[in-house]
Amino acid sequence: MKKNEINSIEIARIAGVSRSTVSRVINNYPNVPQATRDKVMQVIEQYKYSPNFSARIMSGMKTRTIGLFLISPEEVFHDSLTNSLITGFIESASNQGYYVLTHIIRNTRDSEVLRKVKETFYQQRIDGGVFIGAANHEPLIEELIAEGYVVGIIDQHIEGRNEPNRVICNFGNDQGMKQGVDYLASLNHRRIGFIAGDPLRCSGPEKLEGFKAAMRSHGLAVNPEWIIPADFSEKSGYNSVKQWLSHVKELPTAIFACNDSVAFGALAALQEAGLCVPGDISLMGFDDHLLSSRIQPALTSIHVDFAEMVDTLASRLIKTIEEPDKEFKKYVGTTELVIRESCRAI
Amino acid sequence: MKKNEINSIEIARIAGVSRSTVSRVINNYPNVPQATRDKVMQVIEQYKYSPNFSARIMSGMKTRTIGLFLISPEEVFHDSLTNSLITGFIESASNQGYYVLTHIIRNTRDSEVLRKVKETFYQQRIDGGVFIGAANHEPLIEELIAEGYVVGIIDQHIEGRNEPNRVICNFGNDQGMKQGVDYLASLNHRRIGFIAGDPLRCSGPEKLEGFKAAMRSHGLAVNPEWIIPADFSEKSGYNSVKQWLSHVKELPTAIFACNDSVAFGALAALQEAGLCVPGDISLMGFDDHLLSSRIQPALTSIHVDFAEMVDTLASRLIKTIEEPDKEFKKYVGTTELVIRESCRAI
DNA sequence: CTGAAAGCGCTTACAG
DNA sequence: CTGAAAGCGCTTACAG
Repeated sequence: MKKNEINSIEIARIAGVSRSTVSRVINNYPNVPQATRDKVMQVIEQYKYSPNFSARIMSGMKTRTIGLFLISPEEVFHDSLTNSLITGFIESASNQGYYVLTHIIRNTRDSEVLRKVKETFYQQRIDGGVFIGAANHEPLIEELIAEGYVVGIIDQHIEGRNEPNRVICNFGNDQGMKQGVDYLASLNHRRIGFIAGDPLRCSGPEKLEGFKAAMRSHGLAVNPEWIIPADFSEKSGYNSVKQWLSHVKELPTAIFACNDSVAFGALAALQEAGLCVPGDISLMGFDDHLLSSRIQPALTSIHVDFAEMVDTLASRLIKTIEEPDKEFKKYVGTTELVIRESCRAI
Repeated sequence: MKKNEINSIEIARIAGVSRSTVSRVINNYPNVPQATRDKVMQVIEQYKYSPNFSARIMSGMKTRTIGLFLISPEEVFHDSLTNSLITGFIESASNQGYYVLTHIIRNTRDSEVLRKVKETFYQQRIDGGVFIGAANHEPLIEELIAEGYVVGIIDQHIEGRNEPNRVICNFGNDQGMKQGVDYLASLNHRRIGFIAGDPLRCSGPEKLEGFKAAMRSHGLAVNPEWIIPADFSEKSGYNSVKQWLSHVKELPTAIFACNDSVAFGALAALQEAGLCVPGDISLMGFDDHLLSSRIQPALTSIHVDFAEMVDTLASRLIKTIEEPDKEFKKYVGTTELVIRESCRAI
């Protein structure tokens, strides 16, 4: 039933040349006279011939395909931020003529899965890969980079690892935390809590340190009781704050959440406990999630540009694949305070 | 730098067997004694050997990869519904051990792009493909199906086309429109307008016909002046309603939008014109978009289960790829009325 | 400028 | 149960 029976031998025969010449035409080699080129092209057009993909790869050509690996233990269908990260990346790559091979990794401890991911690189199914949601020191990623593959990573920083095939995209967490704390301080808050993100991810500790530094710069004390451990999910925001409320002795006047999803969860927990935001306690997020302007109260947050980030990531990755150089590339996205309704002056 | 130098010849040599036997072990053929199998497996494990992907395809094996083609003339990064469709599909496929090769098609009239999509099938980069956002009669899709490829399509219905390699997933548009009109009628609305979707897409005319049929069943007249043409985007909802308001003589008491995105746009246009929803006019959507419960007023809508749909689509497509049969498969998702605040009794 | 031939790394009849 | 060999369809030195 399916038939793409025509191959380069047939094309060569019909055009009255050799396969070598057909190949030269296909690949736009310069050493083919225009007349020959035209003759061959015409046959190619006529028979709608296109060279077999696998055969080309077997002879060492590039795949023009990028692997996109999303690490997420949980279902991701309803997480609009992750979704737009994925789609945004595919969109950028598509615009540059690349296909994206996406796979979701549930568990980075499952050696079978790890094996399959590495095979994707080994078998030349992809020219390079991108990881989203990985721990900062994920061994899988470090191995791939050590082996010379081009790897893009969102949210990673490892001191002194500056290989040219390591393409990093982060946001300015220090800057963002400072903008948030500056704003809260300007509203006269001095007792500020922080919901911390996943300590294994780069931005978890980075945001926590940024928070502490920003507090110090205002001469404000960081109360360890008000550092609430969580990860980056809405659910963890809810659970952590709920549990924290059950034992905390004295409340801060404001809480800074490591991201907006966590803030949504925190908001639900606070409201459930009968606390009004921002009446009783101010709440600030980070990311400027799609929903943040829609919820009640609209969430004050730190805006970051995910669309630009994934676009930059795709472009740099492709550039590194096509023209490898010796230069290490690292993108740090800017952050911007967006004032809405969830924080009030006291 | 990159090295996966070991191949089946080496493995065979080290294990003291032939490549044929190595291949038999890899592919789990029954005619290999356990002792031989163990011996070979041990060498494979030891050298972390994995057979070259392209070479396997060249010898006729499956790719375990599905193509996902999203047709969208516009940027899709901020469209959370499309995003979750894509991610949901990838998620389902991943769970079944398949990779998804995604590409975004900006323009189905660009023959260069069309060519590349078809090549993806011809070159056996994928075992089957899925199209989202296609016109009901998209020739590209019909050609691929005619050539025997397994193709999944969201939102298509062509009378009499029941090939077993055509995997269709729709929602019950008739049923949904009826539920919506029934509800509006129960609120005593008799003058109901409709914002129609893209006429080239299957669900565009289907919803319009469903609307008319439902109106008839209540003995209500359909005023042609209140049928507002649009496509399925928020922007078109806004523009169409804005323009419509500028010339419509008399307003209906309720408007049914072909989907929630369009309803969001319509809502903005109505509010801009000083009309209050639902005070002055009731508004009803379709899809139960992630945002519908969050906006002001929360949008009454027809709920459909996209997550289940893409999951079903992935499963059926994979089943059709792996065990082709003679049976035509068509999924029709159920619809359910979700009452919120945007419609009032009159 | 161009062709014959090697090489890429598998799988699978075929023969034993 | 197992191996030698053909075949998949390209690209690219190599030689002319």
